[in-house]
Amino acid sequence: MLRLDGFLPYRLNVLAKRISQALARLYEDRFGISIPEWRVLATLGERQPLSSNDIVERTRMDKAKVSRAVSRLAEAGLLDRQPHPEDQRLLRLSFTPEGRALYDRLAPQALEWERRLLEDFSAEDVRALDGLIDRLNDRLDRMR
Amino acid sequence: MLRLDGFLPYRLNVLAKRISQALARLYEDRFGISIPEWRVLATLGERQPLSSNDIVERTRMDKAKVSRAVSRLAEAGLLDRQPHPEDQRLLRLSFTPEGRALYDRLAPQALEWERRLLEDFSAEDVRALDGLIDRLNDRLDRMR
DNA sequence: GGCGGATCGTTTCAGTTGAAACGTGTTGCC
DNA sequence: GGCAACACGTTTCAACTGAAACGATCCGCC
Repeated sequence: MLRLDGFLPYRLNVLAKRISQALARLYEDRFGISIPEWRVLATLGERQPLSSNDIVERTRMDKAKVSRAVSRLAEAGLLDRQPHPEDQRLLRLSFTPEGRALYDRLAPQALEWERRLLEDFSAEDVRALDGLIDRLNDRLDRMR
Repeated sequence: MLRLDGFLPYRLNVLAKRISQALARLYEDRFGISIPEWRVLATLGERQPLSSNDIVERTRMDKAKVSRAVSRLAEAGLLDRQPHPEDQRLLRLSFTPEGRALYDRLAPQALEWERRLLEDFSAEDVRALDGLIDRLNDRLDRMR
């Protein structure tokens, strides 16, 4: 018989939502940044410049969502949104100095939050968790 | 430096969303049931009757969400929504025969889907995953 | 018994979501 | 070069979400 609180899809969903909400308080309260905006910033923090479509591919976000997040960030003066010189369909997204400064303050706090979340976990536990997540993603890729 | 695709909150969120969406196809395409509605049915499948508030507590769903899911299920003739005889504020929610029949067909398919998702995983892997999820939830309880 | 505060479920409202349509720009092919 | 197909990012639209307000009911206390 099915027990919802032993059902993996339900359990993962509840856990992921709890973690997202707890972490979102960090972005939103201290920095006025939503989760989609944070994802855009974090992606640009790894590599710059990128097009909106690059961000769609890297974050698994919908392109409408990325478009809106980029617009808000650009309006807030955190992102520079230039047309790409060789392909006018593409944007060249990069940090403004303010955006870079905000990212440089936010990213360490996000990592510190993750570290606190995992502070009871051994390195091996974390490896095991990462491996299980990867395997579940692989399984989903193959499930149809 | 922060890499989004190594960041646990992001990874868990993407995974949970992928799993939910894949599974939701089962409920929606074959049964016309949304995820919140499925959660209500699954909760009643464990125990009957329940009040809306019981379902809120067991599923971690918002009470507005439960209210709407219950309304749709009642309109669809799947749920019986009686006032509680001793406390008029409460509902006594239970399956109609149609609701019970639908649940009895849906629940095994959900469990079968979960089994397929996990078919490459040893019993030990599954235990490890469940334990890690529990520990993360415990940690969240204690994080403020 | 009656009044203030709590509880339950519904509704309202503003914000978010993603599928689809759209406008603009580019590429491949004749 | 010109045209059809495709790619990119934005906008539209209907559905969904959850916080807050709400009405109804119940409980504790005098």
